[in-house]
Amino acid sequence: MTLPERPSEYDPRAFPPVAVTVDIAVMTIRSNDLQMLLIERGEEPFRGRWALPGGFVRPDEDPAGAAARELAEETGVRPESAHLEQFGSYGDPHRDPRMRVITIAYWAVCSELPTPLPGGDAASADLVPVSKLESGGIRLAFDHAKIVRDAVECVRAKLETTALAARFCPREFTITDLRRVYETVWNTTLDAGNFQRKIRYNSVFELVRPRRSDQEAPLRGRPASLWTVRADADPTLDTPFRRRPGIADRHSA
Amino acid sequence: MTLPERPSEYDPRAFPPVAVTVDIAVMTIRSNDLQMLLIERGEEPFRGRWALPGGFVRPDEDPAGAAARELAEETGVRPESAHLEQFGSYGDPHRDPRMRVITIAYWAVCSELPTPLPGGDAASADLVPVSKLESGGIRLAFDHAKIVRDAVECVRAKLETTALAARFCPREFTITDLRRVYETVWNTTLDAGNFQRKIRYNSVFELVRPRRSDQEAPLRGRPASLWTVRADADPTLDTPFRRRPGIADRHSA
DNA sequence: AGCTTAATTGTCAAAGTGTCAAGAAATCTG
DNA sequence: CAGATTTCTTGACACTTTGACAATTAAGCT
Repeated sequence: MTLPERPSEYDPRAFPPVAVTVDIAVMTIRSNDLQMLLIERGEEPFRGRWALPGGFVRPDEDPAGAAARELAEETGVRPESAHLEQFGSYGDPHRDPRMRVITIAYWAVCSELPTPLPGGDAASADLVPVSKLESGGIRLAFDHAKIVRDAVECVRAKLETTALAARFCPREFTITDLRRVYETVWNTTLDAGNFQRKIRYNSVFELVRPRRSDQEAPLRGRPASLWTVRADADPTLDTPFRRRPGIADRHSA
Repeated sequence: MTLPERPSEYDPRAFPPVAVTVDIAVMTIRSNDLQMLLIERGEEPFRGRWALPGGFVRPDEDPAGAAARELAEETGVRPESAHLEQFGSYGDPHRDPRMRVITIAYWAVCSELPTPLPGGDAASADLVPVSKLESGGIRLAFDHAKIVRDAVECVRAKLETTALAARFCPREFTITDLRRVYETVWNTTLDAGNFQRKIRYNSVFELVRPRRSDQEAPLRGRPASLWTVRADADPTLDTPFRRRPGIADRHSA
């Protein structure tokens, strides 16, 4: 049940105030690197530290709605162009020194991040490589280091079983684009031929044009075909990809 | 960030009161069926309906701590004998007609459920087959139908990649015990020989005694060996089990 | 035209899985 | 007690999936 039945129980209105917020770990791939959007705090506590974008869940608002709103407000990402998903709540009584704050955490993936707007209530906003966050090179505010770790793991895991990787790419993409997403997010290397085979036989993906004609970059080599995801949401792959430990590591080489 | 920096933002203390609760979907296998512990509400709203056990997160308490406490208080399950895991938050503004309540949802799996104690603030507590919940045969309070659906899916999914199934069994179990867990939770049938092979070659499991000597039930047939899980937590299986759609269905036959 | 590059296709062995049958070790029945 | 029955366990074999890697294709470049 949700509220106490008997008068002997706690009266919720007598509780010390609790604030409920959402925090969003927005990820994209930039310069061949998995990056996360962070905001530099302009006020105490943790002034000058980096933190996840987020904000209050308003009284008439659903947490998912709050996350979509904050995503738009603080990052300029249109909610329909990103994949947004809740992955957990963080409620340590002292995670915010000012008062009790329960935060509901979301991760988001998008392909085009409008260069961060330093507006809002943040001193500045920027994309930070996840590798730098994982190596502990950047100290985050509150318990955001843990939230970030959990968010990254969620995304990595979801690549195994769904077509989420396509959310890092434009609507139409080449199989190599998709492979680079896996290689970047998992920090590994995958055999191009095997990857090709797996995508081609996966009913989730669909060939759009047998040969790319739009020349966005100075192309070399045989031009690639363009593919797209059949359905809209991130559908389950016919056969999952498996992360295997210690295949290759581009950063440790 | 978590609290507003600028005075123009909301003042959290001015917010309408919000209550934060935990709800727990405790599952076990009983009479060859996946069952969930529910409580019959004794008060309005939703008097007489079934609901998940749960309660308030206290001011000095971590949500995970609150879940463990409620699990012990309301179900008599010692937290260390169960697997307890958060899987989401539910915060629709009107999910509770009395006031704004955000609930953090946990699922739990245990092997021995001390026959439900109708104490606490519930009219009565009982184990209900999940199949009955899924067929819509029982109307639940609040948005608990959705929470239950999500919890069951979490457990089903986690069986694929981890040794969670062992949490439905006593510390030492036979491979057939384990197979029955999969068959019950997934509502399917699995080939006994195949299953045997997979467990035997999985480094997560360990043979305890080549032949069972404790006779708890009137045994027939060749006695089975006893196995256990090597580590404590629910470790990742070497090779995952895969749920395949429509292999067999014991309930539709 | 020949070299370089990158996408795509093909080959082959190893690993994993599904089906099904046979063997082993108990209890049960007459 | 012998044989039937039951259940756990092992084995055989075909088929599928995967990993490694070679070969082919289709461009651009000089």
